[in-house]
Amino acid sequence: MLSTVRFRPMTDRPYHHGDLRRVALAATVEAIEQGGPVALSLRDVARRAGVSHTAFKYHFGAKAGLLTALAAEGYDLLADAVTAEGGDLIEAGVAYVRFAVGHPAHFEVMFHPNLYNADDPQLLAAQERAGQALTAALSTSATENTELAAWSIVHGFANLWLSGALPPELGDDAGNAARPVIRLLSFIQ
Amino acid sequence: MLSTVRFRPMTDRPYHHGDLRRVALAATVEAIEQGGPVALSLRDVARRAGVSHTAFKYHFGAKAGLLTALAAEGYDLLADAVTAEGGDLIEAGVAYVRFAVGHPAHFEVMFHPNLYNADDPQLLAAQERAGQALTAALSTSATENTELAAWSIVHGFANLWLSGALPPELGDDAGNAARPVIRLLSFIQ
DNA sequence: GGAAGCAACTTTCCACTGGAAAGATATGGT
DNA sequence: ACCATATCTTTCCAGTGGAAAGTTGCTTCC
Repeated sequence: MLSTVRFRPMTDRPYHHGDLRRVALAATVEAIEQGGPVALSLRDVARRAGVSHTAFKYHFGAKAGLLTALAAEGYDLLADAVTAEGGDLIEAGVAYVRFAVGHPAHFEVMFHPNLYNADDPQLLAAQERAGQALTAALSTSATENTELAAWSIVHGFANLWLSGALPPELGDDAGNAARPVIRLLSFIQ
Repeated sequence: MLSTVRFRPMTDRPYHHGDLRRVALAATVEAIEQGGPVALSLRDVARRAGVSHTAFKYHFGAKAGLLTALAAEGYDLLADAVTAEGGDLIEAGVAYVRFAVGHPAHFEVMFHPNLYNADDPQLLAAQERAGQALTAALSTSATENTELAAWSIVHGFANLWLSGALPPELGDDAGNAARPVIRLLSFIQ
């Protein structure tokens, strides 16, 4: 009967999205890359994903839950990126910078813990993994201060690059621009 | 006549606040220190300052204008802090870290240009001043890469400290914790 | 010294936001 | 067949930033 035709308000996608969690994270990344976390709107993300703005509640809880998942994903990606460079301190540092510049939304959220639920178990596990990857790359360091210097230098370079504070003469490849700077670490004793 | 008694809706302050610009900036700093720029609400700032939420329009334009003024103030404060250390590279670096940790709201806003009007003349002037102060402190550096390393290390340490990523064993004085790390710069050639 | 004009605020309105609550729909196990 | 649960939507509400118009008080000029 014709009366069995139902009203599909927003789209012709089936009622159950099926992959909302991943799509939501990707849409969030897109939104943050355009306007930063301050301009991030759940309703905007929902429109990008083609669902209602309350659809995320089931998967992530509130907005902070969405960003918690994003941060956790970021720490996992960072751990992978750093680990992939073996034990080479310099290239691990370059990888750190490349990760930050290649995933600015993740990076931005990761280091602003007041945006997410810092005690989430999944997140803590990912942080632990990233921490161990970094520690492994730093295994040749003599003192804790040299470790701090190494972390500070790559983290600072990445942040300055992302904020647009560095001179344009450095080109558009952050990793290559960072390498000679990071290499100075080898002089430190 | 009694009929001359007027209605004073929000407070018994005179109609003209008289010092709203400064009070607004201070209230904004307070609000950002509590919740970060994401949670910043003009209406909250207005309540803290005891005015209506549209009172800032005259002084700052929109929300971005308020943050533009805050960023400009920040660059001025940073220039002062760095200049005060004379030509000492190490202590200038410590001053950079102390500024960031002592004025987290300013620092946070300053390096997120999408929060404010980056082409504002007042802001550009303050940025210029800060840039020259930093360049002066770095005057003894041999190459551009060592300058980048120095800036990255203090900027990175400050950001990591503010995000709570550094181990608590470093104590609660960021400047003193940073000094030995910054001092490693003297080994760089 | 009084009126004109400008500076500094308030009120009101509107479209948008995040979240709570309740309802709708699909899916898989029994 | 049917129920339990997972996944989504609708509806509602208080809070938000900004536009527009109105109010108040200061200052300057004749």
